[in-house]
Amino acid sequence: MSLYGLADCNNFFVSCERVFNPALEGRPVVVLSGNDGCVIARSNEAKALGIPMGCPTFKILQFTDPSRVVKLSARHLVYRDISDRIMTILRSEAEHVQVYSVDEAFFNVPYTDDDPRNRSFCEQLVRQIQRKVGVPVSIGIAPSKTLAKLAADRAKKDPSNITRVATLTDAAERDALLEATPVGDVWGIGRRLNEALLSRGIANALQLSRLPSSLVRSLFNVNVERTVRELRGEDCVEISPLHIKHKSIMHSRTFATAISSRQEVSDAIVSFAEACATQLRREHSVAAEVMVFVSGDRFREDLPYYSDSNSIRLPEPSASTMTIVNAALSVFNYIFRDGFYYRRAGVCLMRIGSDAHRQLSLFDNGDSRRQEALMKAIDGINSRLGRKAVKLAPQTTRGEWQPRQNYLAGDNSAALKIYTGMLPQGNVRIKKIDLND
DNA sequence: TCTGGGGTCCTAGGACCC
DNA sequence: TCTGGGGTCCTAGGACCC
Repeated sequence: MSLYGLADCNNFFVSCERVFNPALEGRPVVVLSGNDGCVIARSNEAKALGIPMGCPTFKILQFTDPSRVVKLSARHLVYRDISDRIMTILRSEAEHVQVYSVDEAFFNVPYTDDDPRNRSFCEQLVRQIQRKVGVPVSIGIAPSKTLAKLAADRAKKDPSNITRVATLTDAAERDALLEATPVGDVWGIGRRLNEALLSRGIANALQLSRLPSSLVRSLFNVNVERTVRELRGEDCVEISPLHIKHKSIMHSRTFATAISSRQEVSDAIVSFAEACATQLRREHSVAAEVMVFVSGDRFREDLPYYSDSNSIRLPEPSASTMTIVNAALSVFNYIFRDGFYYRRAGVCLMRIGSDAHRQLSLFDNGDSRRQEALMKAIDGINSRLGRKAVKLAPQTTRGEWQPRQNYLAGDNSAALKIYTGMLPQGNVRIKKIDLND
């Protein structure tokens, strides 16, 4: 039987910040969402204080003395860069690495069945990533991805396990862990399914694993059936490869304050549409549909709430910033209503396909090819001189809609240099890091 | 003062066709 | 007088993930 390993970074965003600032070690640290609105990562010390995931920043007061907790605004480009280094190490050591998220990847362990060499292989990986990148990683080994998730979770939470590797191959051991696992903690069982299962008396993962597949299929759907089979050790969940080609691309923000100005919200829409188009071209794709949404502040009862979304089909699939911005603006002007306050907006590209074999419109007059050449030139300049060196006229530089980032870590370019200097030669590609993202 | 920003897949039901 | 049934495609909405 072949087995999966799942490498899962511990408290990933916090661990990344600690790479640059070791003084954060041992302290309660939280990383905050885009608008500094809520907690998206916690150190073990912050978890121990009772700060929950998704906790609104102002509520940290309720859990502890806020001066004790280090708050940091998220720097996603930095985290992605560190993620890339970790994935590069994994790919250099393990077979068939499947990156599942910024801080997780599945891979095949080298030996079949419960060969003890698998464990030492993974322990060596954990040590190597710790040494070269400085981020603690836990690894779970099991015959299915769902079980590997549970194993990694156990490795992470067991303080006596200093190797940070856990295997789940023995049936008795597996059943004991499943019995101790609340059904809602299983990968694929969210809030709604948890409620539905609890109401039928299914409280732990072992009970779920013993339901007949056909019953689960008829009560819920194929995904839940696959989860049940995975819990029994069957390998049947496929994950779609990340960062290859997106089927949709979205850029959206919650604004720092509620905005009523049409011009302000429109500026934000232009900026989102431009970001979508740039990403689309980077993936060598074209989109055929542009969706725009605007919405008020659902937490404010003193303002009338309004939200709407709509989309438009393009006459032909395109990756041109001008085409996409114009389409987004026309949808925006259709859904925007004066007299309301807006707190959030976004642009989503859909019906994405490869630009290699797209359908040209019957009435194509050569404009699209000219636009393509122009876009290429703009992307080239921006990649050399920094993002937004060249931009379309409708974009303003910095508007009220820009989210807050009050807790950005200071300029640690020095720390970055030391960091990049410790990387092994020729092993990891060093990329430029934009600290301001 | 203050509640993120991305993604994927599945299903039910309507539209349409023969 | 007479109002089926099966197949396919599309879409909106809901569920899940990090």
